[in-house]
Amino acid sequence: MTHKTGKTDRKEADARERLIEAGIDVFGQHGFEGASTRRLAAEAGVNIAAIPYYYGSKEGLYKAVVEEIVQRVRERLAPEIASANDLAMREDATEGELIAELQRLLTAMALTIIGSPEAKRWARIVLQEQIKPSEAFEILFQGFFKRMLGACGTLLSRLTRLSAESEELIFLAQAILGQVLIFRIGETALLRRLDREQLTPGQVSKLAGLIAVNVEAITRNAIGMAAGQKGKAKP
Amino acid sequence: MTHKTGKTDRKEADARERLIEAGIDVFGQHGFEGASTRRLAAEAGVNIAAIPYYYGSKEGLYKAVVEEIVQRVRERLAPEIASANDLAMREDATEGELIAELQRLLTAMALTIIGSPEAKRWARIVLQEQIKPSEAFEILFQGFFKRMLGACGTLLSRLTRLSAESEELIFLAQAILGQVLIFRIGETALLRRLDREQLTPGQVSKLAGLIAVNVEAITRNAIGMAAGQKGKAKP
DNA sequence: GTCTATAGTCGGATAGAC
DNA sequence: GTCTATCCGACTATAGAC
Repeated sequence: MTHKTGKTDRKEADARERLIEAGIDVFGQHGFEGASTRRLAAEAGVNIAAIPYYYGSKEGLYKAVVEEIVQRVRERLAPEIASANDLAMREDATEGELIAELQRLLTAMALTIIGSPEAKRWARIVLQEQIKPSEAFEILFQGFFKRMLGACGTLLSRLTRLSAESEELIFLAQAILGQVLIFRIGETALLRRLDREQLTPGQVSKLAGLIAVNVEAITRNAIGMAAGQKGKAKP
Repeated sequence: MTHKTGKTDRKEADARERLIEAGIDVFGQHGFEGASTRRLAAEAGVNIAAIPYYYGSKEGLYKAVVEEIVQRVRERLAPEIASANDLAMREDATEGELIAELQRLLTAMALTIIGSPEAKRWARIVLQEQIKPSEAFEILFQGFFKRMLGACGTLLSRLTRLSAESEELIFLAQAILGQVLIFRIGETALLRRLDREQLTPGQVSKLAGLIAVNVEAITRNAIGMAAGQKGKAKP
């Protein structure tokens, strides 16, 4: 193993950290195959040989980048997810409270995922894993999608009285989570439609508001359908 | 083992056509940079030199592939889009008719985009252009997103009496179109959640039904909000 | 029109200097 | 720990045979 002094520790951490930051951008913009170690090293301001040295290989760096993204998203959304799961467990939670919690959860996601410039960088890699899952997909699923779908799912399960494992509920949770994600994924098309370069903070909060409203509409409709067993939307 | 693809005999097919088919898959799975001319040629069953010969360069082939995808999607959805635009122009169209038309449009998209295995191949390239738009993005926007957002937009504009160019309406159209797209984009995560390899036809039609129901819920809610100027979902 | 051969460049990874 | 130098395979594109 390497012999570390305080100074070299700091330097090593610096080089590793810079490679991760560069990896988020370079892997995100060019894909795993399209990202060259030369470009990764140049962007990070380190030597090419630092990649195999610190991460074993280009693939090792990629996996470390994906793990870092998962950790950062989890940090941001952990409180909201915990709060949602807590409320869903409380027996005395009312419908209004559960819906409000669902809205808070999705609004938090919206502001984090749509509003943050960092999230834009992360999203490129997350999306690439949807297009063509690699070994790193499981890291994203366990650390990210499973938790977010789970939190939406438990709230929706309480509201609709459908099993959290039922196909209907899984589909519904995906539809609702999708309301948030689509604005991150489709930002390029949305901006092109708006003829703008980037979303203003005002537009982001408008979108978060629209998401909250739509989530409530979808959820109330689903509650009505589950209760009434009717195949139509509430009139 | 015979290499019969089920479509056409490879030997009868034109080299250009085979390169396009291979391009849809290879560019889709590896990205523009990750797709090598060697692999493209091997997949197409043609010589490497055929790429610069027929399409000038790897980039020329890529643009031709994107144009082909746009054309195929347009072929499939043109009748529904035309029908939606026609109804939106009719002065005597009722709210019920307009909503039903919106549902038909989105159900058609859902079945085309989610259900078709071909659409899965196309979607990879469309998504890559969202992640990192190239010169080909404009082809997709003009041929695909603009038309789909436009058709949803004209119907929604009639229903909510919001201007088709207003920010509110553009956001709403994106949210509604997103209900369809998210199930194509998030298929990998959805399948992982369901612990399945692929969606059954039954699941696809269930999803199409859910989308129709959600679209009606969102739309009726938006109509209510636009009419009442209230900031809350319909109780 | 389709092939082989090859030019010229760039890719990831390593060895060994310091 | 970080660097330079280098290996060698893979890359795109072209030239020219047939």
